[in-house]
Amino acid sequence: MQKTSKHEIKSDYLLEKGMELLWSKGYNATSVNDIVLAAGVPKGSFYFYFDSKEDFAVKAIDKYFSEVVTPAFDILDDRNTSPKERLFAFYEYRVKVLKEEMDCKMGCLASNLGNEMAEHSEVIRKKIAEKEHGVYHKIIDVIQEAQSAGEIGSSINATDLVTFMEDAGKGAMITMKEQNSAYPIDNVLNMIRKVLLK
Amino acid sequence: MQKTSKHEIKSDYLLEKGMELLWSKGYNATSVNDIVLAAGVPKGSFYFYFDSKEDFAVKAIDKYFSEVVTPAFDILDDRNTSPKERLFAFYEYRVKVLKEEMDCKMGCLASNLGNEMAEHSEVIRKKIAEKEHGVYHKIIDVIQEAQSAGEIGSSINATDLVTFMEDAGKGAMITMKEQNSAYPIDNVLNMIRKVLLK
DNA sequence: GATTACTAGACGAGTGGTCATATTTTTGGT
DNA sequence: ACCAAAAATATGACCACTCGTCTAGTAATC
Repeated sequence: MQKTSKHEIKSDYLLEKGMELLWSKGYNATSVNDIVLAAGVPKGSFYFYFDSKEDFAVKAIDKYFSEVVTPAFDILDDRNTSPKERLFAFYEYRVKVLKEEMDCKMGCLASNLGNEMAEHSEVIRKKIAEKEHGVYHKIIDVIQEAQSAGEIGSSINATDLVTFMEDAGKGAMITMKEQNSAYPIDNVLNMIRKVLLK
Repeated sequence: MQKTSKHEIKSDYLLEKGMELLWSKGYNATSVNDIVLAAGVPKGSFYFYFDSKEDFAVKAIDKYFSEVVTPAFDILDDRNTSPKERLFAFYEYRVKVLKEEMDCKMGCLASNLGNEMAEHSEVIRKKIAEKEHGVYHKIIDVIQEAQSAGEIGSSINATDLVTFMEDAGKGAMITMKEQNSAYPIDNVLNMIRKVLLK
């Protein structure tokens, strides 16, 4: 109804289409033209809705986390199952999603852009770091819960464990692209199950 | 003396300078102009020595592995120390090198380009996959040796173990960029020592 | 009629790549 | 030892194109 609403609907549509492009092609390989073309919006409009391409990317990252990543938090929050079971279900879900994305070729928008842009755009770097920080702590909490309950060993500090598992996941997504295979991510899931969370 | 030699010297110099740029800035953010400028060579010469920018990148990857990665193989080949000790020394060396590269911000050329280009250039993807395959097998051999000697557990298949460790390293390099911190790579080394290779 | 929402199209800079021409180096016949 | 023919290499202007951005204007709303 109000103009702001219409404004948000349109800018959100731009973000939706642009997010997919940034996700699969990366920042430099995605042009503003590609984005407006995909959204069927005149080129001139882009800078009415966004300050710059960089600004667009930051908002796309926000959208990515709130629509793709944080929904999986529900699994971690499910008080009906034990912490360890929640962790397993959480990682299984993420692997499933990952494998569904275009032949395992898209990976994670945040780690893709982080790898490509962290050095070149401080504002993008900070946004990713901030959002990831939230994800890490969400997982750390459940791990600590599982450790307190004696479900998994306490010899390894929960922070180190999460950092390591997330890093392995990020790396696996690169290897998946390089080798055109889903084996790396399955392997990571397997290792998390059999070696890390026990 | 022969023409080929002079030819190689100059193309090698181009590769040396260009490799640094590709390494730190990535493929799309590095222009042919940047490369010839860094090498102090006229633009036209670039296309005398290389077929295309893509061809240049493939050769830069070759150079990267032969000059940066494979030298570390000497550590794995050292028959004076036990396989397990060699593995530790190998990973410690790689972490040391990684931390020396420009404030932990450069990471690994191969995984950087792999992440950025695997989807867009089949020839680059294949070159990286091929070279990494060699690295993996070099490490796998030593792990199997250590397993046979009973130095590390045999419950995990050596291939899975190496893939997992390498993925964790790749991911740590992304996180290092994102968080501007060396903690992730130290953490990976620590995990390899305490959890994986034992 | 004034204010706001939106957009077409152009801008300058930069892209990967080409090419005609110029210079150097090598070659082989004398 | 010399020199001309030939092959290798050097050079930067130039091409067609794309980039992110912005201004000047139209369309919609109050």
